[in-house]
Amino acid sequence: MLSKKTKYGLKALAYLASIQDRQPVQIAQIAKHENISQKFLESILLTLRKAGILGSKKGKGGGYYLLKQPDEIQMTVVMRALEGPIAMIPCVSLNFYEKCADCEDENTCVVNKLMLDVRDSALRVYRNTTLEDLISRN
Amino acid sequence: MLSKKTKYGLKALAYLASIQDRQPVQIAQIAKHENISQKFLESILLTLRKAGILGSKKGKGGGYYLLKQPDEIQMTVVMRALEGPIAMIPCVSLNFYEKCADCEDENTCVVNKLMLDVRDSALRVYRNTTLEDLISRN
DNA sequence: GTAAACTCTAGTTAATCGATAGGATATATA
DNA sequence: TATATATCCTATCGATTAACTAGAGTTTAC
Repeated sequence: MLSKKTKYGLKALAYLASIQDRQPVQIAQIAKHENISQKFLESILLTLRKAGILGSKKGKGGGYYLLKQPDEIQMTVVMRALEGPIAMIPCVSLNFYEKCADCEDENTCVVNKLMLDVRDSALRVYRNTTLEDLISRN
Repeated sequence: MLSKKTKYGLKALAYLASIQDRQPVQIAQIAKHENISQKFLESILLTLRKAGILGSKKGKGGGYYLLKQPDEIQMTVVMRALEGPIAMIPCVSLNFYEKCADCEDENTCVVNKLMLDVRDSALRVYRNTTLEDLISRN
């Protein structure tokens, strides 16, 4: 299941991308427009900032803004920041690899095989999709 | 994340498929061979039986066995039985569709768009993979 | 210096996962 | 028909995680 964190994060990013100028947008405004709990969104935007996707400005007139153009923001980066590993199991994860405790040989593991294919297929989608794609295509 | 239920279920199915004759195999034997808690495996095999993937026989000489040939068992069926929906979000699920409570229009929802692509890519993999594929290719 | 905004830590509640327990039921076979 | 064997089924439990929520701290524009 996709977490609400990721869902809300994607919506927030899309909203920021849809705004013409790159002026900071306040959390409250995003939360209101996307119908998201403000406090929850706060922590999500913080995650995106720490991942280098968003910039922020404190104080009056402050808020969050995209650090790159929407067409330069890949879904791989966004999904890893919000949802974590793209792979469904750590033993086939590129960025979060971990050996299975109960698996002797990955090369003969049927779960490994299948999940590797699934990961590759998801990765292909995320690599070929930018934030710009999300807001432009109808 | 892939649940252990699915992981163990896949391993158990692969083990059953690797056995030449279609004689019933006892839970205890599968559990031992695949290093899985027997009681937990019990509930998993029950799920697979209720999904029409496995047959069972009670009493002495009983156990579980595949109802079809391994090359006739699609991963779509197995994954839906064990893991549930293939889609990461109900609004793009074929078999478990649900409207998002917080989403006015699916056609303009950026999350919907992205998750639809991801679902399609996963579905392509599962549809093209049978139990036979899992145990045969190295 | 004050109000406006983000920053950060910590807590709460509910649901789910992984596993376990134990009795009920069905069946092969002696 | 008695008995051992094996699945069937329901209930429970501890640990973890998701989805918020609270509140004090920090920075900045004016």
